[in-house]
Amino acid sequence: MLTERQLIILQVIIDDFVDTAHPIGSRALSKKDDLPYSAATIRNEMADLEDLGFLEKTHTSSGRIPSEKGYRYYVDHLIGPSTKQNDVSIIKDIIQDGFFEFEQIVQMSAEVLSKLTNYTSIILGPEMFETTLKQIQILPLSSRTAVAILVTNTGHVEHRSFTIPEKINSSDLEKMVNIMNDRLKGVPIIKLQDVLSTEVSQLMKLYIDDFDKSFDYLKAFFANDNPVKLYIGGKSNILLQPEFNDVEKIRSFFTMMEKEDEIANMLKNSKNGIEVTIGNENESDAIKDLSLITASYHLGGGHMGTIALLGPTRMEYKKVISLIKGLSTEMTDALYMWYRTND
Amino acid sequence: MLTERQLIILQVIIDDFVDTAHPIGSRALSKKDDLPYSAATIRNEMADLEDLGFLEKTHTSSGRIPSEKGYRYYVDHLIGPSTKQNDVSIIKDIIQDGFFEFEQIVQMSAEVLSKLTNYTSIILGPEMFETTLKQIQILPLSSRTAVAILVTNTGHVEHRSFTIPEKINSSDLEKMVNIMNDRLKGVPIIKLQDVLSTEVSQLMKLYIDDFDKSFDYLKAFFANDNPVKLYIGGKSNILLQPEFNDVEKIRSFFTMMEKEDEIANMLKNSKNGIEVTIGNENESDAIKDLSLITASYHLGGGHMGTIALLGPTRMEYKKVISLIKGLSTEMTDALYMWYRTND
DNA sequence: TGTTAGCACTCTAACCAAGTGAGTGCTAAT
DNA sequence: ATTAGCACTCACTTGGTTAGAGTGCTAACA
Repeated sequence: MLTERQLIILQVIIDDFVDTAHPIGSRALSKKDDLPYSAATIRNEMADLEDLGFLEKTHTSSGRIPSEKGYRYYVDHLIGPSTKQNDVSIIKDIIQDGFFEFEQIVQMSAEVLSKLTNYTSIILGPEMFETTLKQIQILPLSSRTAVAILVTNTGHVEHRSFTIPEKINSSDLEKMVNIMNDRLKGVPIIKLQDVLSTEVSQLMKLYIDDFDKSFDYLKAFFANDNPVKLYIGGKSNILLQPEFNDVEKIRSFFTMMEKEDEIANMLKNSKNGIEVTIGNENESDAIKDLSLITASYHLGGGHMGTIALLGPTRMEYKKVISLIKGLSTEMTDALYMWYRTND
Repeated sequence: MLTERQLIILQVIIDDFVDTAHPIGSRALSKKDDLPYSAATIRNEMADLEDLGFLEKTHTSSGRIPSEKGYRYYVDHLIGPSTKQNDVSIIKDIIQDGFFEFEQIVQMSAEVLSKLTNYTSIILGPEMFETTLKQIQILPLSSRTAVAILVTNTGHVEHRSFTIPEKINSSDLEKMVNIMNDRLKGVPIIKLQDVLSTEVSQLMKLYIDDFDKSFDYLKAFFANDNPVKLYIGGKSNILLQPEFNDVEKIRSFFTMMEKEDEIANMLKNSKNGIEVTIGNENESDAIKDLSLITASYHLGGGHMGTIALLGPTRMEYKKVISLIKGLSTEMTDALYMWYRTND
């Protein structure tokens, strides 16, 4: 178990390192007001803390820096309840404005979050397996083109314009839409393709001449829908972090950020509540030297999506955690409001 | 005027430097098959080319690299007609697929273009002052929410969902839409706000009780429409270029790329046909050490949008120019097709 | 007169040696 | 239990040396 003094020293070291990104030595520490001990005393304590695995040296005669275990301890034990709520209210204002669509809110939140923290923010949009189709509408634009509008129970709207195949006339089209509205309402988005190929296609064959030829087209229409939306804010913020002074690191970071599906998978597993994974605690190799903070937002208990921040292990955990905590509850509230007016 | 031999030497130097990014000396040049001259002869020629401003040295005893004037001459005089058309056909296939919306085509083109070249591609979407409103439709989602669909003459579709203010009932809403469809059809997108505040609001006052209170809402609805869409592909491609080995350069590049309106302005001025601006020829300070290649695509003669590539001055001009040339005509064709089926 | 070989000169990049300073671990005194 | 003192370590800086690639110029050559 750590003594009281060791706790204080660990905390001061972490706070200082988070601030400066430089290793800190015993002499410099002894000059801080918080620590009325001599350099030698602190030196001994630091040696103990290192033995316990909370501190590291960059080389034999360097100052100390926190280890990942040190950060872990800090996050688990040394972070008090968050104090100031000012920052979160910025986001609150945006959400409560009420004018924006949910998509825009998410987008803006990601941006604000990254701007407030100088890290990279990632928000996973409402997940599709909770989302069901509410209605399909077709709006003709010209004799040969039309736009289809899909609406989900979460208030998400999507449109897709297309040219009408020659073999289909407008009454056929109407029939098709009616069948789809009849049979696809309430079906989870991810199951749309399935239901379409089985039930719906059976039914359509009965009513529409020459249906087989149109089916491929219809299927393709529902196909290119990426299952989950990812909003990333402040990608280039990491360039402000001194740990990214190396072109190679920057490159690997950016190539990682381009693999959106991998990132989505990374975040999908996150449980309810706040979760902090530090460095090697991360499963994905690509972020083994970064820290990831995730929180989820909900709709009436069900898991909907995830908010995350990605930054160096040397992260302002205290500030960041309280921010994310605030934002996730804000988004849960906003979603609830949406759902109420939208149903 | 340059002699035949000087032309060849200049060309070989540029080709080599574009390839390797290293200064090249007389001895290395003399070994190339293209140049059956001794190192000393080439040395003399290079000295002359330097006096004329086509070459530079990085330091007194270094090999030569092309100057901006050298690139300019190369682009103006030494690039023959493009040979292989293979690359462009990739894009052609995507466009001719016919299934995608114009927006998606533009997006994908930007991506393909950047992937083929390893530079950063920028495409300016169809410009709004050529674009007019074709129709407005309102689709109710629930008692208190609805989605509006705007369609333009270029086949661009946009939707925006909103909550219906309490003071407006559904028959009022219908009236409003009718009036808008009547009066706003054919109005250029950028003038929508104007016409709305003058004519339309006058008219609506006559028919709708309590209109004033709703007007702000309506206005806001048309407001947050950014005037022009920018598609950027391969932002992180410059990390592959050896000239970006410096974190500071990378940083300034990325902060530049975030100022989308500035970039849009940069591209707006581009005239018809291909235009190449090299280094300091660029007006914008932010890209004074980069080269920009632009081409525009059209709709029946009118200027619609711009395709551009941004890369180091040491650029594969030959390849890139033929690619962009191909793409711009492809997009012009695609637009024409769109317009025909869409009208 | 154009081309080439030869040579002195210049500058970068890599390497090495010495010196400095911040920091540590250990021991002995308080 | 705390602290002062001291020897030691290691990164970083500075200055000097060398090797290599390249140039400019001059003189010889076809």
